[in-house]
Amino acid sequence: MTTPHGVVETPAFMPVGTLGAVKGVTPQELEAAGASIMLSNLYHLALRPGIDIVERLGGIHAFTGWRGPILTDSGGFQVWSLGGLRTVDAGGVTFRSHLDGSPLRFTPEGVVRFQEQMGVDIAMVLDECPPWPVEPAAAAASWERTLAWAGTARAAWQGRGEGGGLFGIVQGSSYPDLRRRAAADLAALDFDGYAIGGVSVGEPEADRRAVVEWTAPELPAAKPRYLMGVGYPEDILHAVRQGVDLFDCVLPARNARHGVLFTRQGVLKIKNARYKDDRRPLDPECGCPACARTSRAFLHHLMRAGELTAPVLATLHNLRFYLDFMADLRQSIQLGTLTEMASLACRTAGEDAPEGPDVRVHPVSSDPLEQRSS
RNA sequence: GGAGGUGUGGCCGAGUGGACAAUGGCAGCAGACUGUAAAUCUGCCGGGCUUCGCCCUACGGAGGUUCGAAUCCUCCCGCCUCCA
Repeated sequence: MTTPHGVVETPAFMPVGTLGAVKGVTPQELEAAGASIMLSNLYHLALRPGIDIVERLGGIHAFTGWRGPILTDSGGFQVWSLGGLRTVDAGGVTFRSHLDGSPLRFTPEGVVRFQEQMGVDIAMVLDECPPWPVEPAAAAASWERTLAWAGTARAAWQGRGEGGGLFGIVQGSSYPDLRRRAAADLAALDFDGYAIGGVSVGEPEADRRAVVEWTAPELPAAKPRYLMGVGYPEDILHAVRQGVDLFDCVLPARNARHGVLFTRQGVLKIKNARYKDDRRPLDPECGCPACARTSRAFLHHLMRAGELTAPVLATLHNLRFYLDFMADLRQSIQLGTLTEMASLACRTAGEDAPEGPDVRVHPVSSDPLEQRSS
């Protein structure tokens, strides 16, 4: 996928930097972890610091220091997540700021303009992300409105023709006919990419997978297909098999902050007492900075102590895990072995007594030059 | 020596006659988290059992008053403050 700030190999995972940064991680670290594109959020940036500030400071790339492509979510997810703080009408959404209660009006054309002002690589249309479950009639009515907004947004978008562009968002809840119709409706508007929205709002896993199976094949194969807010590695693998190219999810970052690590041995809750004297790296097969020197016991200690370094290390690890996983998926596609790729175990790791290699901190030479050359 | 205060579950700390196995917080043990109002939230946290309930043992110790005591009285022990 080509964007003004670079090419993105797909399928790709976009780490979530809601406020312009992935929590606890510098742009350099994000780059080093292998991220090729970052997601940010219009609603949150509009509230603070304000779009005008971002624009005046040279746009979102200069402001945040992230040099790669940036996709911004429109605020459509906040229609769901801030359900008690907004009203939706035919013309758009009025939020009451979750920070100070002040009103904030989002219209489909305004949202396009905001994202253009910030200079994002990929802008998302304003959509209405309905709750789950929702009645069929309400889901259909909601889709009609989102479709109308999509048309308005499409007309307002002044593409620069350098890649990236404006993505439409399919809704339709858990209703196959509505989902398929929505995909066709949206495809007719000729967006630069298409997203599947309305998932990861509390629906059962089976529903989520069904939605992907109904929707992804209906979206133009030549354009990027993006499954919003998903998910666990298993969900991503499933969706990639359905032809989805882009993902974003707060899970690796949030779970890291909460002490839950993704590893090739399964999910590891590092705060659990069983890890207090576990000398092994977080994931012996991982090449992230945390795994290079941090034992499970040490991260366990840092987490419990509330040390700031703990969520940072955990986030670096989880992001690396996700990004490595995407690299594996891309390789499998090239090799034609995607269908053989097993889903990752989600069981808890570490039931057994510590075994396998301990973390090795290599002795550091006293000669700085030698250190550098090594 | 005199006067006053205080002692509560691992820790801190509420509770001054029944609604008390005892509010909170911390620590501890688990769980959740999916386009981030999340470094957050939830459950458990004296013991036992047939665990939406019952039975033991418990608010420094012993005794007493009372239908009923962490709460009132007496004595004892520990700690704190002030005065000699």
